[in-house]
Amino acid sequence: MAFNHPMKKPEAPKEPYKSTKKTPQLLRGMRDTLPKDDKYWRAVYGKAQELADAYGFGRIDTPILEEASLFTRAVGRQTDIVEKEMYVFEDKDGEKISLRPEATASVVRAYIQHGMLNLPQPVKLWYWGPMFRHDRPQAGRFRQFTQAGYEIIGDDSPVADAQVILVAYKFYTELGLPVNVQLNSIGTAEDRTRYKVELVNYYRANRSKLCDNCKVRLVKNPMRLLDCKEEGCQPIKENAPRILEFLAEESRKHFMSLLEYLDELSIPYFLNHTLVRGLDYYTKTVFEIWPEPFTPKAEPVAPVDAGPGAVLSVSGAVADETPIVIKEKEPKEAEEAKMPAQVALCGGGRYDLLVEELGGRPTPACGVAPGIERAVQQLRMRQLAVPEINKHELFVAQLGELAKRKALVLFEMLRLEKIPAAEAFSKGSLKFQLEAANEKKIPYALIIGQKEVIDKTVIIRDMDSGIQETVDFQKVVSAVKRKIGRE
RNA sequence: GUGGCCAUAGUUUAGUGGUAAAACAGCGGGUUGUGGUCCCGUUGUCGAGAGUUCGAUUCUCUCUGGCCACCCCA
Repeated sequence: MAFNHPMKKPEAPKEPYKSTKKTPQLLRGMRDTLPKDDKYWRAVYGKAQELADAYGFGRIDTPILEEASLFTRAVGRQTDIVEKEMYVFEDKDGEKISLRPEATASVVRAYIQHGMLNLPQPVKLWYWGPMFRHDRPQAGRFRQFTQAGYEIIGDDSPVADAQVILVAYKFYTELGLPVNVQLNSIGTAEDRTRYKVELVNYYRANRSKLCDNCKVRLVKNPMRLLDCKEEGCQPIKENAPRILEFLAEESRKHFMSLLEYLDELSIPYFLNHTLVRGLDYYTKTVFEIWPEPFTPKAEPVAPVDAGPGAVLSVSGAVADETPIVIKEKEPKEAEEAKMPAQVALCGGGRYDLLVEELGGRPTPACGVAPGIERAVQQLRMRQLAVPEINKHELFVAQLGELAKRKALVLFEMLRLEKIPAAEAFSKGSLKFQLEAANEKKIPYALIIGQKEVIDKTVIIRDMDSGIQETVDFQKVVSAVKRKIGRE
């Protein structure tokens, strides 16, 4: 009778495991990256590194801790990042130190300290590492997050801007992510001063129609008026003076030239006059890269060529015909795409004043910083394929103590031949081991039992057909190589 | 930093003012030599603390954490 297997006598019931110790909690906004996610991280890191090598960026690693003043000077004292998000504390010497909220400041600090101005210019550097901001966590926004970055220091030409954008753009598209480039120029400090006067005048005239938030911005940070999302403010925003029209000749030429390079490289971009980046050190070029809206039901997204008319040509006056693209303005099917509101995958631009600000000789520079968690999130959300780690071709199974020893040796032989094999040496039953091999979809299992040890052989089992053959122990590696097409 | 929603086993979720359930995963087994089915067993102080109550996982408050919007940013 099928259901009357003789059972083992049940053991005495164990006391349920119970601990009196508390498990320490994960700090807010911090995350563990588990093995199941590792493939995404490796794919992204691999791409970041590959591009760095290809475009000639040298790797730089700077400390996570820096003098707090580095960031207050570089990023700007009255920015949100410094004002309310920076981790600052005193160390045992009473020195004010900070967990870095970004890395450009550190890279520039290192450029100055190591006299890199004596190297052939420009100096191109890239980095990858954790950053810290004490922000309120949300999906795609953490207190510890990872940024990669590419910086070109010592080149004032728009080619540098173009290359930085190119690298960032390729970073996403070559990972399979459809993205678009949002581009603007905020000119020089003088350009901005002239612009701000005009902007404030314009908004003052419309003051009564503004939301409360904008009224504050009008006084505190006029540039921010441009990224207000309040509906009532939109028409005012639309007609606001645009900074591109206030650029002095030099900034303007720089920007036009950048657009030409991007056209030449066939990088689609959108001019976005509301793009004002939050770090003080930016001059001239600023940009962000956004993901294309994503609908889960949609077919796999084909690489986006940006719709007709989206790509601007440089011929003709830029300022007039800028079809500004505002984020998806059709919330009717609100539930479909659960994409968080904060969308920028990376941000960057030119920072011609920063080296000087940190005590170096005046040196132009530009760079970009992709947020890695957001890239990984996009890959997962869009279910894009990334290379599997541990794609085992063999499973080494053993039965019995003697066989286990031989299996250990066999595993080493395979490893030296760079044949990726899986094992379950801590288990004894064949059943379990074949189950595991099956679970992992491994095509072949190598089985060693008592009998095989004595005969000096190994069984090769084809997991698909169940067909087995017995091979001489010494010949098993070459036999296996033939089977998996390694010969 | 402001506001809103939420918190049950590893995961996804039921459920109740009288101390809890399902599925999947995990582990063990169906007499230690064979998997992709099947069967059995097993795993939980209902996020933490306080209050109300005879009694709270269920009600209230605080905290912690997650998500969302704002702020801002990667």
